[in-house]
Amino acid sequence: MFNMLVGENGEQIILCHICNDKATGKHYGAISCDGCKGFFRRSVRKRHNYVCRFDKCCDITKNQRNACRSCRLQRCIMAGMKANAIQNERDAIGKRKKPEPDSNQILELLLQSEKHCQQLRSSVIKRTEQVSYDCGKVKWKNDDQRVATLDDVGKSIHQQLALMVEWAKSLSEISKLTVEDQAALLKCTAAQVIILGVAYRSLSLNGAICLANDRLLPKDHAALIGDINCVVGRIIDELVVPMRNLGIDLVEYVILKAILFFNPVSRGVNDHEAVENARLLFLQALEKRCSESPQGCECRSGRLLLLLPSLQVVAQQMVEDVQLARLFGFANVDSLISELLLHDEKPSTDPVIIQSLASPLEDVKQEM
Amino acid sequence: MFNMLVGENGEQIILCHICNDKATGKHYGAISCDGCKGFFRRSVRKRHNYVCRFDKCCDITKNQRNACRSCRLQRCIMAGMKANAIQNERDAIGKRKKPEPDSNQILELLLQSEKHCQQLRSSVIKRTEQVSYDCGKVKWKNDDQRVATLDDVGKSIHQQLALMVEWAKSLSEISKLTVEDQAALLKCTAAQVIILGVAYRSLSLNGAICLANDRLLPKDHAALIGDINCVVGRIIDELVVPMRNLGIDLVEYVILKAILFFNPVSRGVNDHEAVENARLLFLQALEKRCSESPQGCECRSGRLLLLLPSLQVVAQQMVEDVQLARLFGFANVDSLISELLLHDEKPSTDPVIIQSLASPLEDVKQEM
DNA sequence: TGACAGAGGTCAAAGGTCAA
DNA sequence: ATTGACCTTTGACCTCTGTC
Repeated sequence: MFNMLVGENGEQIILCHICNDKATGKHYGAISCDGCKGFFRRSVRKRHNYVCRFDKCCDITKNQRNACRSCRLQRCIMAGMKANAIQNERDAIGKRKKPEPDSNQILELLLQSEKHCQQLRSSVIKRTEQVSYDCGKVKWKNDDQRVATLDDVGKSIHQQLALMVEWAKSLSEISKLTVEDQAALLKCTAAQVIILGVAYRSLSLNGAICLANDRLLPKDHAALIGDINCVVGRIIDELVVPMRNLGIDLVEYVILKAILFFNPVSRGVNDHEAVENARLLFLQALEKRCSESPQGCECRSGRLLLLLPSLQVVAQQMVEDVQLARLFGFANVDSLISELLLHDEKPSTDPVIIQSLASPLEDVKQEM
Repeated sequence: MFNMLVGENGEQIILCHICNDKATGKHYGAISCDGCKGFFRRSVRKRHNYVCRFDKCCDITKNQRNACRSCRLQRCIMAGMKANAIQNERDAIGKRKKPEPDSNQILELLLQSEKHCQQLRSSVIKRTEQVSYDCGKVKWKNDDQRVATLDDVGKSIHQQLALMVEWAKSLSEISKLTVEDQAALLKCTAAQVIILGVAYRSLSLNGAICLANDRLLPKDHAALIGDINCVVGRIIDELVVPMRNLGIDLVEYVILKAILFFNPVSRGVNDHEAVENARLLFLQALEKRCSESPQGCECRSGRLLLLLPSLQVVAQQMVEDVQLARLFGFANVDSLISELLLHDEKPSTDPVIIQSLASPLEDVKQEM
């Protein structure tokens, strides 16, 4: 019998008593390899009745063992395997390690989505810039053309919401969700997505934020146009400054946006698990990237994630600002803002969100 | 009950209360076999949360006990096994493995602070209730004396605020801050600290939260006592359930609490950097612990941190609830609540917070 | 001080997973 | 659908620790 070999480094290699492959221990009563072990278990469990097509004396070697199941099973029994060593089926084990969904590809797709929306934004700004509107609500002392009016704010929010829907539609992970869940995510995270975008755009500014249409809104002018909750100040103090200190980059920004978007506890979401899985995907990508980053100051991913609590509260405050603005008639709140940002229910009409989720890009461009 | 058999030689054989296999003694509070003993220990240690794939009533016998881990664990608990009988991991027996890095002093101190406050809480409950409770267990009916009244809610908030100040005072990292910054942190994070504590206390409850005085507040009773913002429901849906799914443990809870407390962008904080440094210390501890925890829990630290955005918003909503309750005169809002939670400025009197930060423990006990 | 009960740990041999 | 390399869980058996 040749049930033992000497390996390259002088170690002993035990061979499978059934097929002479390298054995991995004793299984069901016989020294055997993982292949024969699995084969025997499956055969017994499924009560297979194999019939040899030849003479019941097939060679069972590593390379030929799959040629005749009947003879292989016969040899398993001959080698001492016992069917009663097979136990009942057990509970499912925790899902095995993911096949590494290649976080680089995930990032690539996220960046594409981002660039797609950036281009869309640029084209819209160019188109609307030619029209000069002076709705005359508030005039700034420093009549810089780029300082935002209340109307700019409203327009900017509208644009960003429309862009956000486009962005969300372009995420491959979203296709696994029902349209209702997609809408729920959009509604629950719209304000945050907008604010995060504003903060990121404003990284190089000092004491002001940059709206979607590139108008600037200084901290101390915000109160004049209805920012009762000091949202602008809080964006700067609690988001822009920490982000700048961290030196957040575009990739980190888009991952963070995706993570906050796929919030499994968003109201109205039914399939929490699917959302959680998507979030986890991005979380893994974030942690991987941060651990590989050269400027990987310690706990980078954690510090980035810790931007989100502030973001969520500031977003909430912005929603309040908008609600108050509408209440007092300061601002024109359209149906997109009303539905996505303020969560107004309009059972009478076809919801704008569902519509937007289904409509092609060109329609959206017109809308903006 | 068939918990005993007579063996071949006339000796009595004790049976496992979980699966009826031969028992090897009492383990973690229940007569059980070695299999169930090991299963329970592993399940608790690894913070597994199993889901029954059938109807939560699987047979647990010697031959079938491995078919459903959810039901097996359920039976372990039913048979009287207690998770708190599971001790910390010890040094490996013999000389097998485990380098066992130096036990983290930061975590030790945090745990001490927590236990200190737990004891304080217990003593206050005992003093004020003179009834001993078995908090957080399965028993619980609608007409239970333990259902909270509006008064209980107010008392509970007050107690928790007082306890929080004690907790904060006991953190060694806080001594590096000025009293003003300490007060600012307390004010900005009080609501969150309270909510996180409530959520953690309520992990084993279903559809209800457990107040600081061990009164229970069911989700559907909350609206009746002024919970306009559905805070209780949101605590359960957005915090308790995710925390339970994660299998958060005490150490993770206390670190998370410390991280949220040392929020460098809290309004009124002057020395942002000192707060940031403290936060980073705990963030490092969290990431270290999560990375060392048994394999399979990917991105654990990130997932824990992602509880915080929900926490911050829910906390905000609770503050609103309290504000409204005061506005409509539903509830008696004392100066501690008013100053710490609602951020009322009272320039005329000596602020309660500064006072509490400076006063010894005995005074505080009287206060509660 | 020694027997015991109930904590802890070990590791062979069961189980399951999932790309190929 | 089956295979098999690779990973997880189980439980019989053993050590350690505190108590009486």
